[in-house]
Amino acid sequence: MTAGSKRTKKQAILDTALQLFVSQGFHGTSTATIAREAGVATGTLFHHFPSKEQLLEQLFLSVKQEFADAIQSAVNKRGDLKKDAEQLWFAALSWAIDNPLKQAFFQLYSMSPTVEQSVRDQAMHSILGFIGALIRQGQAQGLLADFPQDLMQDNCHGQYLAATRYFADHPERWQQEHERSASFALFWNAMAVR
Amino acid sequence: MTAGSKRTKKQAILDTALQLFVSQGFHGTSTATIAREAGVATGTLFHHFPSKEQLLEQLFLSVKQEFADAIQSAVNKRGDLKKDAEQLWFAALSWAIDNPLKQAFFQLYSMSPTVEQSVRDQAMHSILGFIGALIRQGQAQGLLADFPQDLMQDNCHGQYLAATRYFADHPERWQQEHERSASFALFWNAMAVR
DNA sequence: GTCTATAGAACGATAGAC
DNA sequence: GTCTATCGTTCTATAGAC
Repeated sequence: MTAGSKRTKKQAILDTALQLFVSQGFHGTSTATIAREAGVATGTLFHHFPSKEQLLEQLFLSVKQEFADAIQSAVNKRGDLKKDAEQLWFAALSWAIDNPLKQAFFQLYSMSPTVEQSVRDQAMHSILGFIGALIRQGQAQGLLADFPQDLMQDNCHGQYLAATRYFADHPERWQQEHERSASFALFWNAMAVR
Repeated sequence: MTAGSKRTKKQAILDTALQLFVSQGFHGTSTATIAREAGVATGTLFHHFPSKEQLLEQLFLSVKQEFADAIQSAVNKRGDLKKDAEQLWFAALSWAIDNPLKQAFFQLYSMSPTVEQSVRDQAMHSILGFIGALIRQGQAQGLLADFPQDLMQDNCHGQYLAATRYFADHPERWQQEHERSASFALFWNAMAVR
């Protein structure tokens, strides 16, 4: 076993819960099933996670954090906003392509009342505050249209979810340069000044 | 009681199921609770719907059909594509504003595995075929960018979901002309030729 | 930390009276 | 069509041995 690849029982529970919550939904998945599929006893599951709700919560926050780390480390701001936006767009899309289960988890739980509003807000702000700053910068430079801040941010999120669903449904198209560049063009043109 | 306002028990079950499936999720809502809140017995629920799954299915298709009827009747194609798109955009947004519960239901179940893929496809094609035709028309006229058809369609859907979420979260902004026109500008500019 | 065994409640669906 | 009553199952969570 290589260094860092040790899968603890706790991690096995999180991995299995991710898969089952995506395919069957939260209430549609029993803790007994998660434990069985993960190869642990129900008592072990409740040793690591005090309740089923807290298992979902920890899973949600860890996946969001993983996403935020992945895209922020991929971008080195150099002043050219369009280039930065392009790097960010492709880093975010690449992460989604490489982590289809986690992307599906976002689609299902990012706006579901099953996850507490406060938990979703916490995850959103720690990630999208960073996006909001980029948009304000673009407006100050006269590159981006002067639309309401929140509307532009929500629109970014919506276009991202649509693009990831598109490339997840048609993986071969992700290999084509004109498909990738078209997805960025839709994203950028929506906000760019004419 | 005015004409047409007669709420049958079957309709009461559908209305209550819509509300509870949105607030608690499908598996998080028991048939016993739906029946109690609707003011009927559990036996009555299973008289009208052979199973809980089929209740969800009938609800899903009826809400989608209602949406399709609402936006198609609001648009009278006159050859000016941008005007047609604008009418369609605001008809779709208005419907979402006026039916927040049904809009939330879409957000949660339009891409959830809880609803059978075949049922979701059936709903999608009977509605979005119509949108696809409009996009092809715009490309033929040189008004819309020549990006892949499916990508543009998915992008439309994503921007629509983002906009409805935005105005649902901030209802007062829907009253402001500059907010409404900004939402359409983001939508149109994404696809328009430069 | 991990297991087995089980408590106690809630579940989907059915039967049969009216 | 609608009701009450209930069957057999499955659920989350805990207790206690190792």
